[in-house]
Amino acid sequence: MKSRRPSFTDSGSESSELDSKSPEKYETATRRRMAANARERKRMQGLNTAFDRLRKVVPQWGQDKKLSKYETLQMALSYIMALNRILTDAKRHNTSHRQWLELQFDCMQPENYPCLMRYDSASGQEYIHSAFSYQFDGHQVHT
DNA sequence: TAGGCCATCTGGTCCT
DNA sequence: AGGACCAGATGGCCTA
Repeated sequence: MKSRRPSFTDSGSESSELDSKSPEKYETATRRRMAANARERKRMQGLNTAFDRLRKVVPQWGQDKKLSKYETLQMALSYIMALNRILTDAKRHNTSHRQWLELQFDCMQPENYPCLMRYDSASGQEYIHSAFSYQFDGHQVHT
């Protein structure tokens, strides 16, 4: 448990309001709220597990720091589009194996991942996220 | 120290 | 009625 807001089960306005009702009702409401909190925690944990699984299959470009949830979604979107492009291009041109591989590398260039283009508020210009400071020759594409 | 990211709590809404 | 889902609020942790 990382942090915890003061809940109405501890003390607070809601608590005092419920105190004016019967103790049974207060107890029932408290129990229901705590159960709902537990369910919500579990739901969010499931969501985070899904994000972790998504991070594992999405390119990391040698980045040591894990992608945020927002970045993960953006990267997944771009990755899917890039893969889709590979498939459609390969079909269209009926390429050889070597050509197909070259096409893949071409599609995997960072500039094909606009999700990681950041806006620099200081300079007012776009710049490439540090995630792309990788050596492509070294094939440091972590998936 | 400010800003980003995150976990948690909470109340509202919708669905079964 | 109770569970699932969602969004807003809040506070902790971390980094530049």
